[in-house]
Amino acid sequence: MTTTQSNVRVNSVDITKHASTDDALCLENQVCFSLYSAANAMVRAYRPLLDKLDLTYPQYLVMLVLWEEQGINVKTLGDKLFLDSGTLTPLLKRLEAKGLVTRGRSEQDERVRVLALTPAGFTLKTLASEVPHLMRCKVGGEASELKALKAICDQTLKQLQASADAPTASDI
Amino acid sequence: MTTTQSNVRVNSVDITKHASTDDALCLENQVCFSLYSAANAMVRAYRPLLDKLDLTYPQYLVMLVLWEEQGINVKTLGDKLFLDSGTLTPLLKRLEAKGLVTRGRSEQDERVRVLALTPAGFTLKTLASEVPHLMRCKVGGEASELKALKAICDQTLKQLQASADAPTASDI
DNA sequence: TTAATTTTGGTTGTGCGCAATTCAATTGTG
DNA sequence: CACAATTGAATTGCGCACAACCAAAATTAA
Repeated sequence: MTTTQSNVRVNSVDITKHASTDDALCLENQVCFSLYSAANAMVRAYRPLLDKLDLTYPQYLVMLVLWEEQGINVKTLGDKLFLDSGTLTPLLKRLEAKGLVTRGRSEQDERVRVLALTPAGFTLKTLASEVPHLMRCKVGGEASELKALKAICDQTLKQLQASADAPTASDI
Repeated sequence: MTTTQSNVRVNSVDITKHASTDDALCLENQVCFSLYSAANAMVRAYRPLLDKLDLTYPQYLVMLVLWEEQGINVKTLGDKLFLDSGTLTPLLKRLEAKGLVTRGRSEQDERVRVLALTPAGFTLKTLASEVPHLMRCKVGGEASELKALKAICDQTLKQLQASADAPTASDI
């Protein structure tokens, strides 16, 4: 079932179960708005926790990656976080200015920035260790619900990336 | 079940099913990161559709509200969209500059801005009417899944707003 | 009625997010 | 080797998000 061409089936569903224009343009019916608002609220909720680490949420994400694996470059980091160099370069400079990260150069390829933690950056992991639990309390809900949320978000991201590469008829 | 003090139960779950610090700080395990990435991808996917209307996604959200109901003020709009005046004021000025929206003043209360559509703003609704369907195709997935996604996002937003008002022990 | 408080919106400053562009380093090809 | 194409990162410019702060108007209290 789920292996058939999804878009075609979706189209047919939208045609058979056709909602009026007013219904479709109604804010209350918009999944994307719920996703957008929940994501904003999530970043907002992280703020007081991350203020104690002097990190923003995107900076925290970069630190999560570097606590797992050092010596990676900006491209790899961007692939993991789904962010590009226009976002990461200034962010990494800020982390460097705070003394948490070093931005070296690869010897094999002079273009490549090699990212690593300073001792202070590594130490910050201890302070960060309580953040997930505190955030978990704020979010609430059943573990199974959150697992389902993660699964649908991951699936949606994947699908959106796929439809970004193979665009609409107007491009042909 | 769902009416009991949620945080307490969540705490106990976190204690009994305790994950290691490394597991908790692992990017792969972070629901919030999935939510954040999916929301970013969603805004990105809207962009080519909304470019045809010369709107950004937040601007589109404001237009959705105004297509439903005119004559509202900035506060009410912000309550509906979960955005504050720092975000909305410049955004509304841009919509005004595009000739889509008027920012009048209430006669009863000189502070309140009364937002309304220009004829061009109202007409844009016709052009926007195909956006939901096109976006629905990009997102893919079963209708039931998206309904579930919306429900969990709405619930999460509500919970995060609640825990923002009644903060942690460190504030006492 | 004055004084204190609340409400509404605006301003400023910081940090993303991303499209578009640029640039230098590397790789591929004849 | 020359030279075109590719790649990794940086830069520029715009539009959010939001905290912090401010001013004016309205409401309430004294």
